Parts: sequence; structure tokens; C-alpha cells
Amino acid sequence: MNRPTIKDVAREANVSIATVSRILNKGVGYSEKTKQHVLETIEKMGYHPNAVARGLINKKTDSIGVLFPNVSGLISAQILQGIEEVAQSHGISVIVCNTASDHKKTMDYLTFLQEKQVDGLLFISQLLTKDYREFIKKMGVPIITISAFSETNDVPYVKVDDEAASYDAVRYLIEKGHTDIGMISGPPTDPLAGHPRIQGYKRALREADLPFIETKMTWHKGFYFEDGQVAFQKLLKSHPSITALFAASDELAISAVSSAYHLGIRVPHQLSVIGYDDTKLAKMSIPPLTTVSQPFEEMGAQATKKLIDSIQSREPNTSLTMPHRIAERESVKNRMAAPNGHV
Amino acid sequence: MNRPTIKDVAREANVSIATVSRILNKGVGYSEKTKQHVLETIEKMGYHPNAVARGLINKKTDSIGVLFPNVSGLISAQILQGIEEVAQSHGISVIVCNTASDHKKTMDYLTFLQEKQVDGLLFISQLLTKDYREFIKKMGVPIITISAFSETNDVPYVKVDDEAASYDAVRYLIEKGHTDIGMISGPPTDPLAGHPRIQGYKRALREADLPFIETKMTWHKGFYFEDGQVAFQKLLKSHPSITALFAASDELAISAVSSAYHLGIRVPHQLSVIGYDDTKLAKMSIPPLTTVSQPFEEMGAQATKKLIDSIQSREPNTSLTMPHRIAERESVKNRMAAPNGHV
DNA sequence: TTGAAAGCGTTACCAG
DNA sequence: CTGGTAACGCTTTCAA
Repeated sequence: MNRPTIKDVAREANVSIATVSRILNKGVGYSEKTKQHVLETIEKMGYHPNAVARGLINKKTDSIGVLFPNVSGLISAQILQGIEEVAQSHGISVIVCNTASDHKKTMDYLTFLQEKQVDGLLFISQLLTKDYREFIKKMGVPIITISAFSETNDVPYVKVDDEAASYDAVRYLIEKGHTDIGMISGPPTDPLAGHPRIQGYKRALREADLPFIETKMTWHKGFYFEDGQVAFQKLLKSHPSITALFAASDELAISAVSSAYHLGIRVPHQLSVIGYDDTKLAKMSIPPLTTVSQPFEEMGAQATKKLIDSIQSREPNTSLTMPHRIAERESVKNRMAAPNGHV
Repeated sequence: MNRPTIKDVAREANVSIATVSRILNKGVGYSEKTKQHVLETIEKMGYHPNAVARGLINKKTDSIGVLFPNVSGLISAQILQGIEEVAQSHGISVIVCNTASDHKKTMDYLTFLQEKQVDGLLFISQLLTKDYREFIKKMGVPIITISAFSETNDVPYVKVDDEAASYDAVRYLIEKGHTDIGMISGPPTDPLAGHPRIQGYKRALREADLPFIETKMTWHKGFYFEDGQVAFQKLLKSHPSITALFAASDELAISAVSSAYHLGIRVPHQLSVIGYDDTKLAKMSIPPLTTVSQPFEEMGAQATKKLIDSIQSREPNTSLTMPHRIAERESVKNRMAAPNGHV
């Protein structure tokens, strides 16, 4: 025997399906008596409405698509956690999509999500290019980016101010008495986490009348541990004198700490390092990593709230710049401290 | 103007909707000529089939639900990556659900997924209790657990053999010449990652004629970094003599390494530690962590393949025990080595 | 307060 | 090879 439908309930309760539907969805249009009776039979039969049929007629599936460039990372996972939580509390299902930063894959997924009739889209840590935007416009569903923005500048985002956050990180180093500061960056061409962070680094230097030296900023492909290894080597070779290092991600930072350890360079005594992201990693590092903290989970939650708002109100949304802060731990030495002051 | 439907395409192409449908889904029932023509108008109009309507009539939504006790962890993220990849390649959408290991939340989600008419379920790192099983049976969709199993013993799983893996880990320590080996475990009452790993530890000790001493195995709530801190303190207080430590997770292991560092105990010189999981963390630790490697991504992928098989064949599935291995890095000292042999 | 029936976009059966 | 039509499970007019 198949799962009962609204029809079965109606027959069993001796009412019409219209009445059952009203009881389930509307506040009016039936007597208290029939309501009780119908609710009882529903309970008895173990009836559950079919969301697919509902979606067809309502033109609303109560589902959203979330596109990540990579789902297995710490950051994605934390953002997803925030998304899932508020979606869940609104009875909305979240469909995860891994684009691998690939154009074709992203397009395919967009098409897929269109066919699935999702009510909205969340676009994470990936530049929303013109053609993606074009396609999404045709889909006619609201979209918000997280830790990203659109080339077309007409889609709301939820992110921290990367330039300002980087500035603050380097500023922090300077305030601790450092004047010879290197940076391990991501690709300068990366408009999301590359370029702006470099800009922040430069500005902090400039405002403190410290010279910006091209080769004191190195990078290698991405923001991962392995990238850090090679970038750090490069940096150290040309500038062994640096006393502090700003890394554009926690993985990059930890990679530097690890390399330093193997080279016998003590952190923070000989080299201070500050990271970026404040993933779980930061706390677990030896020494615990001082880093720029981004509220990833909260970002996921806020963006999802906004998206759901947009879906319900059919109004466009506004962007939101999230606050960042320096999570002070033990990887930065205070050179201003009294000579006997450790750390 | 709304998105075109199959009806619009039919009208525009001067054929019936049946013909359009056939062209889209069947290999036969139309001439090459009309096929070309219809395909062209589809292209021209930018038509995309509505998966919701399809789902309604086919009683198949091409979507699966994935239940995690926690989505923000490294392990979940890696498993999810594997799931997403094979689902994607089969045109199936994955709906993520965070149960927070909570009974009510899990039940709510199960109900939700039932209404959404998902075609199958993946249950991750969480004991599938009798009542969950009951409910899922009523749903009538296939289910597979990953890194977990069912109380009722009638649902296929994909997991490593935890007892054997733990045994191997401790055995590895013993082979490196260690005889005084402590363990930081998860809760012994945890049937998934607690109990079996403890059993493996005990068996390895027993087979090597080493005594099992109750207090040489400590734990504190869970498998996270913070848990490790307190468990390690406890262990060290009663057994400062241990030369090696088996931790039931990488976070636990790294926590111990970190605590040891702060106490001036050098790893691996004074204390060897072996972890469990081989998450990204392991490589980033100082020193890089030797650990039991679980192929999480592969586990997610295999389970999803099996699930999709079950969905298509409507046949029950079989369990799969995945291979584990010791990922040798630098946190274990070889006490058998020549006296001048480092590490 | 209630029921009949149209319709959401699709597939599949049955005629022709 | 092609078209008409019932059906999937539900919501929503419109009448009664």
C-alpha cells in the first residue's frame, strides 16, 4: 500500500479534498468540528503532504541552491553550518553544489538548479561573473553572494571588508613594534581574497611611512598549506630580516609557522605571524595563531535570512558588511614590551 | 513573460506536447526531421523542463537527503565532498541536514525529507536508532550509513573497521618499541567511535602481553580539541611515564601535542603520539602527525554510488568495509632505532 | 461551511 | 510517426 494522499484522507474523513487542504493551509473555511475530525484521520492514517505536488502548484519549492568552489574546506563548512541552520528553521531545504571554480560546472549547476525550481541562490567565495549574472537574471530568483561579489555590481553581498581587515592586521603588527613586515598573499589577480588584502597591507605600510617592497610580498597559486610552503621559502630567501609576517589565510600562516619551525626559526620570538580567517586551525596551532577573525557561520546565517526575506517579499536586498576583529593569541611578539616581557 | 513550458514549445514547433516529451526522454517515436526542428525551437525559446512536474508524475525527485550530526567539521566536509561529486555526476541533488545529534531534530528532518519525496537517505556518523529505522522503513526509501551503523543491523554501512584500525595504530606503536602506551579516547559508551577503538587498543596490548591499566585510558565528552586538553591532563597526572599515546581522533592528538608543547614535553622525542582520521589537520601539525587514515571522501563517494544503485534497482544493498592505513609522519619515535637515529 | 472542478507541467498510454 | 488525454497530488476559485 502506498502512502496516503489528500484524497485518501478526504474519503476516509467523509469530506472533500478542498476541505482537507483548507484545514492544512488556511485558518478559515471549516468548522472546528470537522477540523478536529480531519486532523484525527490525518494522524491515524499517517498522512504527510507531498511537497512536490505543492511545489508544482505554488510555484515555490522551499529550497535554495548553494554554490561553493569547494565543499571540503573549513570555511565552506562553517558558512554552510550557518546557512543550514536558518534554512532549517524556515522549513527550507538547502542543496549543496560544488562548482570547483569551474565555469562549465557552474553553468551546469545553474541550469540544474533552474530545472529544480529552487527559490533562491547563494553564491559563495567565488566571483559572480557577468554571464553567471545574466543566467541568474533569466532564472528570475534572488541571489546573494557570501565572501564574494558580482562583476556587475548589482547583487547584494555579505562579506567583511577585506581591505580594511588586512589593514588592521598589518596595523596590529606595526603597533606591536614591527617595521620589517612580509606578506604571503594569494594571487594578486584574485579580486576576492587576493587584491584587496594586498591593498590593505600596502596602505598600512604607507600610513606608517614604511616602504612597500615588491619582493616582500610573495604568493603561490592559492591559499592552502602547500602554497604557503613555497611562498614562505621565496620570501625568506630574499628577506631573511623580516620580524613579522602577514599571511592572507590561516593555512598560509600555519604553513609558515611550520616551515619556520623546521628551519629553527622560533615563532613568535624570532618571527611573528598573523593569519586571516580564524578557522578552527588557528586555536590548534603551536603556538596558537593570532589572526583576523571572520564570522563565517554568522555570515552564512545572515545571508540566508536576507535571501529568504527576498524570496518572500519579492523585493531586492541590500548588502551587508560584517565586522571583523583581531583574535589575539600567541603568534605575535610585542617588541614594544619591557625587555623582560615575553611574547 | 514566464519561462516557457513544454506546451509553449509544442505550439511553437507545431507538434503535440507528447512529441516534445518523447524527443526529450525517449529514443524513439519521432522522425529525425521533427527532432531537429523541436530541438531548435527548444534552444530558441530557452526552454528547460520543470523537474518538479517531472518528479510528481515519475514519483522520483532525483534528490537525496544527507543527515549529519554536525556539518561544520572537517570530516563531515570531506565526506560531503565525496557524496556531492558522485551525486552531481548522476544529476542528483543533495540536501544537507544538520541533526546536531538531536532526536527531535532528526525526526523532524526525516519527516521533512519524506514530504520532499527524496529518493534515498545517507546517514552519517550517527547511530541509526530503532525508531529512526522504523520511520525510514515507512518512508520506503533506501538508506545507507557512513561511519555508522544501525541498531537494527539491517541497513548497509560504509565504514572502516574501527577496532582493527585502532589495533593497528597501537600495534604500530608497539612495533616502534613502545611499551608504556596511554590512550585518549572518546566516551566508552559511544558505539561508533568510542567503544570499538578502545577494544582495539586493549587487544593490541593484550596480544603483546602488555597490561591494560584502566587509568591509562582517559576521555572527556567528545573528540574535539578542547576535550583533548582535559583528557591529556588527567592522563599525564596519573601516568607521567608513558612514552606513547594513541588518540581516538586527530583533534584529540593535536590537542595532546599542543599541551605537551606547553609543558615542555617534546614530541616525538619524549612522547610519541598517533592520531586517528587523517584530516587535513594532521599534515599541518608540528610535527606532522602520524595517524590512522580513513578515506572519507572515498567513503562518501562509495556510499552514494551504492545508494543510487539501490534507488535504481530497487534492490537492497550490501555493506562495505573500507581499508584504513597508517599515514606515517613525524610524531612517533622509533625506539628500536640505532641510538643515534633521530625521530 | 462545504464541494466540484480547473489547472500547475510533465509523462505515458492508447488510437490513428 | 504522431496527437489526444488521463493522471501525478495538490491549491484555489466559484457555486452552492
